[in-house]
Amino acid sequence: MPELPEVETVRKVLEKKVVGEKIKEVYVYYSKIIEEPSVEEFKEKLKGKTITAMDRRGKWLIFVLDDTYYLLTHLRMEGRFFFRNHDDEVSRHEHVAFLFESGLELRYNDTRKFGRMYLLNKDDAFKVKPLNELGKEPWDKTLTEDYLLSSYKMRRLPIKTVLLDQSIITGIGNIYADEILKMSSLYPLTPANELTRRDCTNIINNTKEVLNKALASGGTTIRSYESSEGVHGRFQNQLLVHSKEGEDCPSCGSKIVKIRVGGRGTYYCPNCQRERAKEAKTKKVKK
DNA sequence: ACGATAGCCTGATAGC
DNA sequence: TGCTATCAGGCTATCG
Repeated sequence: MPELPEVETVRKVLEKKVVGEKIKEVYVYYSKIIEEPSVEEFKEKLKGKTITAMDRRGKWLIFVLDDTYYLLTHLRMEGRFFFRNHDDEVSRHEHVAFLFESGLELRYNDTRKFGRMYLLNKDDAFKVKPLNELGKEPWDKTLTEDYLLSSYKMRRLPIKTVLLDQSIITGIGNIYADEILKMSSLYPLTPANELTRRDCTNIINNTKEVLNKALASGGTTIRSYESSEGVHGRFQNQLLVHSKEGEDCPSCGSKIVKIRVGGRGTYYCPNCQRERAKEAKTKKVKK
């Protein structure tokens, strides 16, 4: 369920409900979710801590605990948070539960068990993985054409694949990458190092535009009715190409095509997003 | 460093 | 209906 707009929507819901809550007990039913530290340490360190803020970095949710720890959670493909009563039966897809002093219980639900959590000391949370490996937030003022051009310079991979690289721009996933490429009139297989400055301007502007619009709609919900407690995204109604195979392109009416790029389903309009003619291989002598 | 591929998991759906 | 193959909003490990 999560790209940046969905994670941010979850963050807002959690912020309303858990800030100020003190952790009484932590339950871990599937230990691989806890990446660091050990499950025992994870439970012990969290006990008695109060959540003082909910932050986000890229697709990572950050529970700020007093002045001591950051609890990082990544929803990966299908991670979701729900509130339950402590007495409610634990479903086979609930892997971690946080019981608060108030009696409220927050449960981490993840069908495919791909999600991960880290509990890190607050002071070095941003200096170590995973947060130190993240690129720029889409609205970062230093996300510029020069930055993208230099990031793409050595990359011959398709731009679709490189948009998903979280160490360049963080927060873009498979849905919004397709939308950004459509808005930027870019053929998904175009090698990243062939993009022009103008293309980079378009990517920067369209990334912010589509993410802002998705955010305003509470994100995109496909395949699941509720992506997390109280989260019902509506942006799926405004998608231009993603998951629209065989439908008409809203710009030109051509049939939208689905291909596979870097193993990911990729949708585009063959008319609006043309493959570029190969540039003549003559080296420019000018310097 | 880059790029390709497999792997992690489970469930829904398409196609025979 | 029932089986099998494929696909799914993400990322990491491994190998060349």
